[in-house]
Amino acid sequence: MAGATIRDVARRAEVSVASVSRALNNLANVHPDTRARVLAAAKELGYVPHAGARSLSLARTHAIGVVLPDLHGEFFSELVRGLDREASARGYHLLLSNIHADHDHATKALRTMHGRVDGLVVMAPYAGSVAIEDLLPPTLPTVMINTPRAHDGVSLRIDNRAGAEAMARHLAALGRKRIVHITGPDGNTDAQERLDGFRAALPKDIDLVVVLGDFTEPSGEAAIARLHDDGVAFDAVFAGNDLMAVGVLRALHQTGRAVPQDVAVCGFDDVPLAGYLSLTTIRVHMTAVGARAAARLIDALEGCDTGAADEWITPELVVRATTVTES
Amino acid sequence: MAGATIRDVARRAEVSVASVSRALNNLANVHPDTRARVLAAAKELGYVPHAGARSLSLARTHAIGVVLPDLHGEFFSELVRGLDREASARGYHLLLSNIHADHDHATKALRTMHGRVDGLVVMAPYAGSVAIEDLLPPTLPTVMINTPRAHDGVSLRIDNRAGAEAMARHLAALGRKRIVHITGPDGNTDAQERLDGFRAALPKDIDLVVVLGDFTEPSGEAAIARLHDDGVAFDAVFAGNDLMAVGVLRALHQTGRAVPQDVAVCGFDDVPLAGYLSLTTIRVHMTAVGARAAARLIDALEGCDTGAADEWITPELVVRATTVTES
DNA sequence: CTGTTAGCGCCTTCAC
DNA sequence: GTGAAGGCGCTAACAG
Repeated sequence: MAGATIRDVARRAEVSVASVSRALNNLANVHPDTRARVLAAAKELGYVPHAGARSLSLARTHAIGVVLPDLHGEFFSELVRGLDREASARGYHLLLSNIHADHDHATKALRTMHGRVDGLVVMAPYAGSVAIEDLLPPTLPTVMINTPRAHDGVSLRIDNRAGAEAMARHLAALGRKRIVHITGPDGNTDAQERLDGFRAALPKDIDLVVVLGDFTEPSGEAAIARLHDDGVAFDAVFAGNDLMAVGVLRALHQTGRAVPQDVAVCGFDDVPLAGYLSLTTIRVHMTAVGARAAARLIDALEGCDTGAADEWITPELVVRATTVTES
Repeated sequence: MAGATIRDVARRAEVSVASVSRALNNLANVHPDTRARVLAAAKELGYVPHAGARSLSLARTHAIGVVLPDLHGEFFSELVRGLDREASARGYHLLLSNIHADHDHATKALRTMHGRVDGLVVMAPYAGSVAIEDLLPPTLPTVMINTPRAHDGVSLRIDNRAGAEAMARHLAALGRKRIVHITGPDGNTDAQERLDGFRAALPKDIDLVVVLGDFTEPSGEAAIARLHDDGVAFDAVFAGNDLMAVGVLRALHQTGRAVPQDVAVCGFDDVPLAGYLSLTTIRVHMTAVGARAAARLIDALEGCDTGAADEWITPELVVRATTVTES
């Protein structure tokens, strides 16, 4: 018997809808007999509360909206897993909305969140998507992930600078003197911060060559090929992300240079592939970021407002065989 | 001005709520002037329709529930991407619910979907999770992905048998005579079907050794080590999935056997890593599966019921360097 | 302890 | 072309 409503239950249990509601929500002040009759009736009817109606009258949906760009698989799934873990542990659902390039579509998707979710977790790493902030229903509590611009809600930031600095120190400690950095695409905040941090932490006696990449593997490969053709010498490459580092490894292999003896190679992110290739990198624990984002949002929703508006997640240096030889 | 309601708009535009509703939903029979006034008022108030209330009165949420087990990252993200692409293209949101081991939790999560979504996409590859079918609010249209048991809704199945058969033919054509198959965990339907298909399509003059694995990389590695210790000879290994195949490659490397000369190696799934390792495998295009699932569900929801109740997705053989030498 | 009633915000007949 | 009124399913005062 599908679609049974609270009134059906009330009729069958021969009580009022109010009693049914109270019994089903474990409120006090319900006679045990009444409660039993209600429970029985509900079970017999296969009654399932209508969550939509419930939210409407409670003004509470127990759902959080997740707005993500169309990003790389690894990140996406890890982030969502972290969000989901925390959310479901605290009784919340996730309403997903990937934002593609299409502006109108995005606007509509965002507006449609109003009245379906209690708050939003938004990730928008590209400076170009600035508008997103303005599209958000301003009434919804929001946690931003990695969004540079100031806003009124909570913001979780990955400390790209700290990660890049750690890498700079690592390479410096290894005695590398002519280092190439391949950047991410223009306008990408992560890319910019990684470059800034790296440059800032590099001792003055080390040469830094910066070349433009776009976070894809081919761009890493092409960058090295170009340097090779130009006869540029270097003994280390810090790629703006792991994918490009993979391209770098490939290019170096083709030109017959030994890693790490001739050239040390490292990336950023620690995607699963990095482990297989023994790539030295900076680990960004996206599962933790997701869990933290959900936790902060739910805290805010439930009134227990913890911590600072800006929270930084520090990534971790993972040293593997592309920068140091095992011994 | 957040939280403006339709009544606020009506008041400001000096019309009735009915007219506001009509104007905002582009219904006919609204005087241009009225429409303009309504639009202006809505914009001034920053009015955003309350999706929850809208669903309640329309009995239509334009959201689809996605119920997944806690599965491997690659699959998860690809499947969800496919679902999201199709869903958002047709104006639907995704409500996520990962089902963990905890039965009660799962039940509650599923029941909470009633009234929040118009239909469900469910993936439950393990025979052990049989109960899931019974937990589903029976009133919701459902598309099952890879669920063996019959049910009343639509079911999308990955044709594991066909994939395994293709692999059997491939190895046979290469002239391999003593083949090892490493299975997935007991009770896993995919694993069982892959074994069955493989065995069925293998010519009689080929020896088949079946060993138990569990879909993890170490289990693939361990399986080969065991065979090696036992002195079992073989010239090909078909791992039940790519992860185990990676373990196999590692183990063979350690025992000094050449791939593919001494031993041909292949897997199943075509995870991204498989491409990097040049692993011959069977590609299961999960993005397509997700998109198809969403498409079928939405078709059903919107009355244009296409196709058969059971739809099979045929995976594709991808031949790479672990079974054939480049030339 | 229990029932009645009035909304939550929106859409939709049904009259005008 | 427009407004008034009822209802989607549920919860939350308020009386009894």
